[in-house]
Amino acid sequence: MTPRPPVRPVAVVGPTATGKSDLGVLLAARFGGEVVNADAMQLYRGMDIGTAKLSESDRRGIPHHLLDVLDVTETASVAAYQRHARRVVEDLLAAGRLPVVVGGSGLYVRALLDDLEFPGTEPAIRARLETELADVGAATLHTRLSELDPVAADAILPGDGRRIVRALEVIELTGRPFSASMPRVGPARYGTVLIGLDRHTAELDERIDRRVAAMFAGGLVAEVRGLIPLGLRDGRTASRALGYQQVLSALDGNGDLAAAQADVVKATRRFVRRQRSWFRRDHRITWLDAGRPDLADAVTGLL
RNA sequence: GGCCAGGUAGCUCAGUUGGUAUGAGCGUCCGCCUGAAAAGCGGAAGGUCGCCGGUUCGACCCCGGCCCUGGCCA
Repeated sequence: MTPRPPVRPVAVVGPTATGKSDLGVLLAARFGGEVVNADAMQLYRGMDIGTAKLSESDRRGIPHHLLDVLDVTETASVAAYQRHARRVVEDLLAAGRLPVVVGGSGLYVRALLDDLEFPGTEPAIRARLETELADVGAATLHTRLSELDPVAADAILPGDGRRIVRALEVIELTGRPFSASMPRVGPARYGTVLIGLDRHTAELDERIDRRVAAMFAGGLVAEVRGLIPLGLRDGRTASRALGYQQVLSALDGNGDLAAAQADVVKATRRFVRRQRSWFRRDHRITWLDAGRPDLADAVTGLL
């Protein structure tokens, strides 16, 4: 007998390399669900090894959505992700399938599950402001922001050029202030159950070590080389992905791939810290140790 | 055994011509994050300056001895 599919979607979140993808497949298989990716870098076509994308066979026939939807030259966009992901989740719910959201991109998860509304964007304005940022520096733009929108200026640190530019863009575009703070954490859309997967740091560090070594041994460098002619270097988002960034700069520089590998490990550990600090404040998340033997049952009990 | 270089923050190293170490990068910890988010921005903690003695009002800095590390010579 198959368990009755829960009506509430599940989201499996948490730091990288904990085992989210495998758990996602397991849950989808058990409940007749489908996986919805919430990982910004797995959006990219051709970026497989470095993003630890599940292989076709590891997906065990479970449909995966929002994987391989962007070209390496395209800039990722939370707003686009939000539209696309919500549509997929809603379609699954309508079809009586369990959406299993899996990913470690905190902002993407919140965009999907919270009432975040992204004001539009205007490339011309953005470009102009970015040029200005390069010319006059973040501090000057921050001063301007504090005149136009004191609240936003207060929330955005004076050195954060990127965010200052975005705030100025939104103000110019909409004529309204930019809300620079995340909304309070409320009930999750669709009644989604949030599961956080984590492991003890020592254990996770070791897994990262092994995973990165496996990526290099498994052809990451060749993958990067193959993506260069497709425009990886010009990709604003893709060229910054962990692994790709470091290999790219090794290929451009001294060619020291062993050093690049060590850099990837370090950067990934840093990333884990940022992911934890992001997810830490989301009190809807029920945290589970990914190493526990009864993980699948523990999760099932929460659904 | 002799000669040389060096022993300063968890690591790699600046620095102080003697006046309570402006230390830096990395690491660690913490925070922020609304159209690049595997991105971006910020804050904090950490040092009896190898040990012992001497000179001095005062030593991380000068002197002596010792210990440790690296290199060269034997």
